Amino acid sequence: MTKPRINTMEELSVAIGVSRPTLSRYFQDPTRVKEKTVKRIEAGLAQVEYIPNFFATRLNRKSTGIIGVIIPYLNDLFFTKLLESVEVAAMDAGLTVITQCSHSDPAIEARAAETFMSMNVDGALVAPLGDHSDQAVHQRLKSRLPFVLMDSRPTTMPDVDFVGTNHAQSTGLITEYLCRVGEPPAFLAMPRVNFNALEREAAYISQMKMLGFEPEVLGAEQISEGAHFEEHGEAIMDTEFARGKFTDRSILCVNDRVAIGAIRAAARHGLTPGRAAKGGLRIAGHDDYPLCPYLNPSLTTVAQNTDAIGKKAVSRILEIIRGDVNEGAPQITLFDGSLKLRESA
Amino acid sequence: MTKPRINTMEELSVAIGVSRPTLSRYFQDPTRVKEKTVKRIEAGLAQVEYIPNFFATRLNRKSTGIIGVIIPYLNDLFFTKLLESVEVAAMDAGLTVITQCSHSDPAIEARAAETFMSMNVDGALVAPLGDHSDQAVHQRLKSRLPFVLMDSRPTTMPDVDFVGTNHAQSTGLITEYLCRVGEPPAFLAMPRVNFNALEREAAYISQMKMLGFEPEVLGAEQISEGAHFEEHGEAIMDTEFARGKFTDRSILCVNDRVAIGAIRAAARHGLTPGRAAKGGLRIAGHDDYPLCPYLNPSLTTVAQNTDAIGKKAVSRILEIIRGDVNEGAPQITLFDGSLKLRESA
DNA sequence: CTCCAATATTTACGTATGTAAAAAAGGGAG
DNA sequence: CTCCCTTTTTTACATACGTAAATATTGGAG
Repeated sequence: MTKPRINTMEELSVAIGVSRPTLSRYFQDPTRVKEKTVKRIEAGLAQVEYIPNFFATRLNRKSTGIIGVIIPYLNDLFFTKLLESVEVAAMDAGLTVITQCSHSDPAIEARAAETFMSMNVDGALVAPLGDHSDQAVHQRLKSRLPFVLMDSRPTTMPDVDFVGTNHAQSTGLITEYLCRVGEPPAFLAMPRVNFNALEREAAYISQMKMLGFEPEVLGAEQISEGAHFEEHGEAIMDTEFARGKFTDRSILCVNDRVAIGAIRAAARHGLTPGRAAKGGLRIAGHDDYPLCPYLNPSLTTVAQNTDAIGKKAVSRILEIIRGDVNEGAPQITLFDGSLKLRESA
Repeated sequence: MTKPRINTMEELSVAIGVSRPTLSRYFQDPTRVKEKTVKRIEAGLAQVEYIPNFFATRLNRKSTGIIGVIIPYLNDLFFTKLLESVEVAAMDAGLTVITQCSHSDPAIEARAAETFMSMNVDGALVAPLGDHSDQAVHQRLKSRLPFVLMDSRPTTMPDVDFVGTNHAQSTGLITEYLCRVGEPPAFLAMPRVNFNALEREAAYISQMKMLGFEPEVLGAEQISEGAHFEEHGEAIMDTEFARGKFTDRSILCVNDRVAIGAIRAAARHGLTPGRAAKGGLRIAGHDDYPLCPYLNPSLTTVAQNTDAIGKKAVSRILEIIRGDVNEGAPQITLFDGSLKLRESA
């Protein structure tokens, strides 16, 4: 039952009577070995248990075939969706993906970057920590290896390739929709600054002005330190609703998780946001968080094209690896958001 | 500004005038080098950019200091919570964590296991794919390295250490609660069998019988192939509610994501589940999915102690690595669930 | 049977570091 | 100043495989 275990390619070569260099070629690309020999090797492999050593194979190759991915949090379905798209695209390209999570900590992010550099990774794909990533670390990554930023674009890294969403378009789109169909919306922000959040806020303000309305931002003050998105949205709107404010208004939330909190606050005050509902309260979000269709009411939002972002990030990394780089201007790819009309607005 | 880059420890040793073996000892454990020498090395390192090669360092060590973790999906906050707990615990223990996701595919899970074996990982922590993991792969993992299963325990792997939730207790607890406070519940299942789901269903049935009630299971038939949890819960309950059935009943869902779908179906039929609500409909879940408090109504459920599970899984792996193993019986650790009373039941 | 081309083997060296043993250097006590 | 112990250096080999060049083998065509 249990096959004899073979630890090195050397042992394997004597066991099945094929030279080690030939085996080496076989494991890297079987087509580089004559078919008859391939058969013999495979027959031999079926008789024993042998796995080439990961470290030894990577140590002396020009290319490790690994790409490193960093995401900022795990407890957010937006990033897991993005990560899924990246992992699938990378797998299709025959790459090994090593994923690290920053856990909201710049020091952990920096360590992950070090790890990637120490592995001579073929490229790094990073969704940064927004405001407080360590810029020096990113600069070193860029100077050492193909490097593409995803999702959030720090203003301090203007010279790095980026793939993300066109927030001016996406936020403009939903702002315009809300204005067209009902009361001009207020914007529910998050205080801990993040570049996407800032871009969305700016896009909201500019769109409102263009349409001739007065922008109004709330939630910029921190209620409880380290609050999660939902908690923040609920706390801010609970306070407002308790004062009798905003109960008949439109509220555009900086993202869906904040909107989930806002909807919850509404429910606690007996309010049901919706374009068809009485009272005039409407709540909308941004991102198309996977649970949006299942909320009560279901959440109207703008979808980010995470799948396109993940695929493009991988294909761009591959381009850079192959040397197809335009020295000079970085490549910035922004995907449009698409409106998801549901019940809440 | 930009420091000279040094690629090998050899170069570094000539650059700062310390022998390579001393540097090697320093990088593995600075306390094994005299303090004065440490200072000299650190002063030297500050002048240059050098990162020890990850592969070379791991190639010839007895211990790689790496543990491999496999989770079945990314798009589920339960697993990301568990993963977070594992990663933090492992980091605290000074281990490097390599995480791979099976993406619901046994072949990908198998490849991840191969990768771990090829890396001579110190140990593997696996949350299996439930029903359709490749047993042979798990057996090889167990025979090769310290191996602990998390979350779901395949009946085919009775001899492997396991850390998870005591579903008899947790499901019994909420079943008893529902029976005590209102109508005895029906059980909303998922058709694609998973060991946890089966255990919960069995626990529900046994608790109902013990309390003298007739168990009733629904949702065991597949409505749409490959449906997600929420979709399934919504589809099943939508059908039932449309027939006028279960509208005044208690429903215990196999997990929170199914419950989210069930609540959504209720809302679409103008029903509001809740212990305080009229009509008698109540919906409860299992797991304490992070969004439970923010649903409308907020979801009554049983929390799994994911933090304890993650920590224990890591500490158990460390025990095995250190050789503190009881040959013979596997160590099975089950944590109790705790009731989370909210609005929905 | 011979020759040629394709393929495989042999040989030798490279990758960046771990590790062990022997030799040398350093520092403090007497 | 010498002896002894600690620390470092020197030396040498190990890890498991990639890679390149020279040599040997194989198989088919003529």
